[in-house]
Amino acid sequence: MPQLNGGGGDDLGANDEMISFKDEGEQEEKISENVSAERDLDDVKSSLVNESESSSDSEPSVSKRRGAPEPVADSESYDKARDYFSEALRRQQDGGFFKSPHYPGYPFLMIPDLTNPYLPNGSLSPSARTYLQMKWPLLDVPGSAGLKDSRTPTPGHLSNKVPVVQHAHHVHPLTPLITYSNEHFSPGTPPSHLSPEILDPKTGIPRTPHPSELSPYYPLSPGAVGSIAHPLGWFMPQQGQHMYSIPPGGFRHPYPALAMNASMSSLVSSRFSPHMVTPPPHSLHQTGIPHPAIVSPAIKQEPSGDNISPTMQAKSPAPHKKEEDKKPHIKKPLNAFMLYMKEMRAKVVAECTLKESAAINQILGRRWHSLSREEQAKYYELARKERQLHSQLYPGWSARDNYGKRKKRKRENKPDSKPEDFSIRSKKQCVQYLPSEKMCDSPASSHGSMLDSPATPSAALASPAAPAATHSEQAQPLSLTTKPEGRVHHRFPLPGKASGSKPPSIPVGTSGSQPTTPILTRPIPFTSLHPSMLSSPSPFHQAALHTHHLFQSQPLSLVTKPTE
DNA sequence: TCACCTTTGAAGATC
DNA sequence: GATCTTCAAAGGTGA
Repeated sequence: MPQLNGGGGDDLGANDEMISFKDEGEQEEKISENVSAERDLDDVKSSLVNESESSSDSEPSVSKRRGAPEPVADSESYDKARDYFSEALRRQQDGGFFKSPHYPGYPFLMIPDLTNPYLPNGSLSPSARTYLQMKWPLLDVPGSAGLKDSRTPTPGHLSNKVPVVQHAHHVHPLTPLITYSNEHFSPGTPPSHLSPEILDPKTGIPRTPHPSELSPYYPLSPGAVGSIAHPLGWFMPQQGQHMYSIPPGGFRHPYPALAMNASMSSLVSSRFSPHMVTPPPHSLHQTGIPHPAIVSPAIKQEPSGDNISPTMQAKSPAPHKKEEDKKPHIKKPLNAFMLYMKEMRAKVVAECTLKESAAINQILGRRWHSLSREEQAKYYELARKERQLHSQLYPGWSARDNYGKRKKRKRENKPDSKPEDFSIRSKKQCVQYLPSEKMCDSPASSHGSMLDSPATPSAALASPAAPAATHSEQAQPLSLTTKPEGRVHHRFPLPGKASGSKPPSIPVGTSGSQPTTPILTRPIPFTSLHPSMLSSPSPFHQAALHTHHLFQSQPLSLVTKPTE
């Protein structure tokens, strides 16, 4: 069982070149030998700081990078790093099974099979195992001592060396800053064994009848072939040397995996608030390297093509306020649900005919609740690491900094609005997502993802042994309701909230906390209910329903919009 | 063009 | 301390 609790795995970068997070003492003990990592971090930071300071002009920095023969910047690194880690963790927790998309030349992120250290060609991939062990102790990579292949160096030997595959067509120096978008993972030509013939006409995402076997993490855009970043890749020094050597038994073609992104190291220097410096063009970091968490609104609107040169940007006289608006801001780290959404969105989109994010999000919200505690725990853990990384990268950052980054919503008069006051919302009326959701009912259900089978967090989290909500629980109401007024948060007290400000390192069972007053009071006609919702609830669920007085009176609220 | 929608969670703000 | 507010992603929609 992976270590998900007790701060395990907080030392994401426990090795010579990586950074060790200082908190979470338990894990810290495990890697106490990596104290040097922190020193390295300081060195890296200071060097990066110097680099940043010395290159107030972004242009030289970019030029420097251009000329550098070493791994170049990868604007997608942050996403990939996170996704890689997420997937690795997920796979590990799923039992280590991993269908490696062994497909020569196919731009897939290769995550080593944690239970099978052998590559498809029969050779061991020690670096993969060691890498995972070293980088993510919490992964609890099995059998470290029992490596089948003597070639496999011990972690101490292998240390932190991770193969790097650099691709010529990496990232254009002017690649605009990306966000956490998954778009960068649009697959190219999916391998046949992973992708059936069905491709989403728009996104190209393979529509597989077994989505659970095809993680949205894997596909990479052709431009990102093999450029998988280490989760802490941005901590890596970028001093002209390869971050990681390629061990003899390491990844090799066609395993482009784990390309370490040296460029991300420069992101360390983005700890300096972008407000303190004039953002380089395209939201590139001072070092010229973009960070997904730093977003320039202007760039976001012009994500491609017409890249503005620094000079052009300098020439463009914009009002001071506008300039400030265009200043990139450091985005909030994604929470567990957001991470889940990012992972599952493509899957849901592929399964369904839905494209509207609002509907997708509703489905995802239901799925989220249907996840077992363990499954959710993975995302909570990831989110926690996200926050850790974020705090490491941007020590001075505060969520407050982003207040007002979004345009003011129209709910400013909310204080006067009552829960039943729907008038302040809703441009659209009575948007019914249920019919659409029906379309994706089968596929997901078929692979056991309990699609459309909501369960309250309390149910899902109450007991670790409690299985994920099943279809028998689908009548369980969710918070997918018409939010009558503003945001009714934390209807189901979650560990995070229950424990105050402390983030839920792991979701704690909320067996004692029952959902509060149902939000949705307007029943949905049975005809509009999802068929699965009409199924008899399990005894457990019935009890829950009874307890909450929700049955029928509060169905899923995929009818989201109140009619006025 | 851009806010809105929709979800959950985190965190800051407010009372 | 409890509650409220904002933002994070995403992409269609409508003003």
